[in-house]
Amino acid sequence: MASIKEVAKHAGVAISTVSKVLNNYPNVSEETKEKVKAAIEELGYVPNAVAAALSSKKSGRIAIILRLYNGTSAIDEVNMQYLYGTINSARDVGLDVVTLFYSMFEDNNVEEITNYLLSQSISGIIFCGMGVTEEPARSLVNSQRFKVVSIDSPVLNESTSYVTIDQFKAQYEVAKKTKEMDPGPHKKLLYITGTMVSPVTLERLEAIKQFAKDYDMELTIKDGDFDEKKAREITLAEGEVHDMIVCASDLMAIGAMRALMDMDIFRPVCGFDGITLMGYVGQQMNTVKQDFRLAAETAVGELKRLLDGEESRAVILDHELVRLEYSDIIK
Amino acid sequence: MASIKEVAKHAGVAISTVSKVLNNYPNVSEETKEKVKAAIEELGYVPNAVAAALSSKKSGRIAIILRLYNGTSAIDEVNMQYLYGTINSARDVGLDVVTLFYSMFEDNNVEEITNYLLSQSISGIIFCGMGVTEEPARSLVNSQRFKVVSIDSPVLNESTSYVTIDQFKAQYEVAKKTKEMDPGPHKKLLYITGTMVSPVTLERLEAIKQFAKDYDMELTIKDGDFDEKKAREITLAEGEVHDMIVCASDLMAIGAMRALMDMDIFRPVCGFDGITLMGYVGQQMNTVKQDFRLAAETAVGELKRLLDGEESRAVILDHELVRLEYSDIIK
DNA sequence: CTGTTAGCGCGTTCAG
DNA sequence: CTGAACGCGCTAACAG
Repeated sequence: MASIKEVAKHAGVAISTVSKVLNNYPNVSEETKEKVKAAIEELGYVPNAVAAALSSKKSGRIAIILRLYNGTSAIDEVNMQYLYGTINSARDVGLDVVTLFYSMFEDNNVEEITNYLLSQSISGIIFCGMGVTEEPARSLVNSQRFKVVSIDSPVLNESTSYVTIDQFKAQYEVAKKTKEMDPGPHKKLLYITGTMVSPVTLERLEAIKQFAKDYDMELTIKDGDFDEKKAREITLAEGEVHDMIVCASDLMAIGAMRALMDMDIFRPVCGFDGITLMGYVGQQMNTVKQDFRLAAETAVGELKRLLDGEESRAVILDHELVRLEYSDIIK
Repeated sequence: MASIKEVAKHAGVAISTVSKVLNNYPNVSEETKEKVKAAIEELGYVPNAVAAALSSKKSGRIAIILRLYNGTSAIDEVNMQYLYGTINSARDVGLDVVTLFYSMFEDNNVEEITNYLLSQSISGIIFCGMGVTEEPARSLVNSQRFKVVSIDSPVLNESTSYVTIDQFKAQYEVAKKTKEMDPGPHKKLLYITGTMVSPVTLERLEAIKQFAKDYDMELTIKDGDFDEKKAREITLAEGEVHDMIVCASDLMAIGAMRALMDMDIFRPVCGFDGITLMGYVGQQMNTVKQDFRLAAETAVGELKRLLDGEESRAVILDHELVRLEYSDIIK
């Protein structure tokens, strides 16, 4: 591993000169720049990012914190998109990303987590698709020792931004679309909610209330907790007496749909996220996946902004999500 | 951010003394050790991993390289397990992991990739669930500039180990189990393979040949390419005239099963990986997931060994995989 | 435009 | 058992 010193010697210039051409600084003549580049080439020199970080005191390291749910491969899919979007766009803006799982922190207090992050020279954090309302995370965000961007969880303070889609609008529209696709009278609407502590759940719930009101439907609300089995059970119990079912997540929509199949009755059902159903959706799917990826990319951009000292803010993605009509997909 | 220097001053000792208690070196009196620890506590000091790496010249950074397949959420699930297992056990042995995607490299040649890795002070790589037979990866491994552990792809050289399950045995046994569960005569066996360039595919294929021979069945082999749709099409065309179907992956088994449902006929079908089916498998699932996680954990341990200068080797996991009988799950 | 110098925070001799 | 001193590879003033 050749070092900058050897390059300097080889090119017959000073170390700092090499550093300058490396970092594209001005005030270097074309001539010496060429000499240096030649030397770099010859020695196969590659700058040491670790040393650079130490010296410049700008680590440029950020963490992405994922939450793993057992039992729902759908979440894995979404997480993977978050991860991919984050890592890719982080590289574009010159940030290194450290992947972490929230479960690694659950036994620790804020101080321990903070120390770990600091020891890793991490200066920014992206929280993916989880409420930052629970404890270690909440305090961590509130401490403001790190710049944070949270995806889908509206937290805002001087060093915390969030990016989310317009939950209200999205939930309203997917319900509307579902209703329009089925010409039935639809008087009794069953809504299966997500986890009630989640901010997105509340927004979606408000949307469905508005929807029921606008369309003059009688609304029944059941807590599905983003859980497929719960949704299935709820549908088993309630499906018969309702004529349309809206779920706050695709996973639950799958559960509801399965229940309807068991009961051998048909009701229009819709989910929310637009996850794939075992790869059957083909072209549409990519469009949907892009949404999660887009959210992550946006988050990285936002974090970069924060790290550069700009002000925190809320970023509402008004992206046209592609929704899947499950009745078309599950036979 | 307190530095080691401040701690030293605070404790009234020299920097090196602090360093020694930090790294658990001998030759420090209990008394001063206590003083130092107190100072560390008081200042909330946390060692800077970046600086330590630079100084000791041992980065302890490894990369995990994932491959993202579009259209198969099942792969995401497996990847997530790899990632989780890797990150968690890496932390246990004091290694930092950098998450990378293979697609980031596809446009680069080996040299560029090598440079990137070197600049990141990465000394070890874990390749997850992909053949290392394709080009940038292959040369990278052959160059032996990094210690690598490949999961499920049998590559072995002085600085490369691999960990895999016993593909032959596993494929044989899952087929056997499937046959035993259905008492039919089973004379004509349809086998849908994975991607033919993948080493695991070939081993599984050998197993099924042996199986067909042992049980005196007529074997038809079709290239499914690990693709759900292809498996569906193959089954649509071939399912009728066969009385048992074995697929080299769960994803394809799902495709096959769907085709059978369309055709409204029954055939025993089995997959391989044991992925979950949208969360319906409950308890079994975790057991299965553990396999991928276990593979990753094993890989980290193996990489640690390599980095410590020990010899490379092949690790065959003879783990009892829990297989899912799809006929029981998909209604 | 170029070279000298002083650190970044830490590990590691090697005298005391 | 302790501490001063040097260096890891690089950046960032500051001189020249």
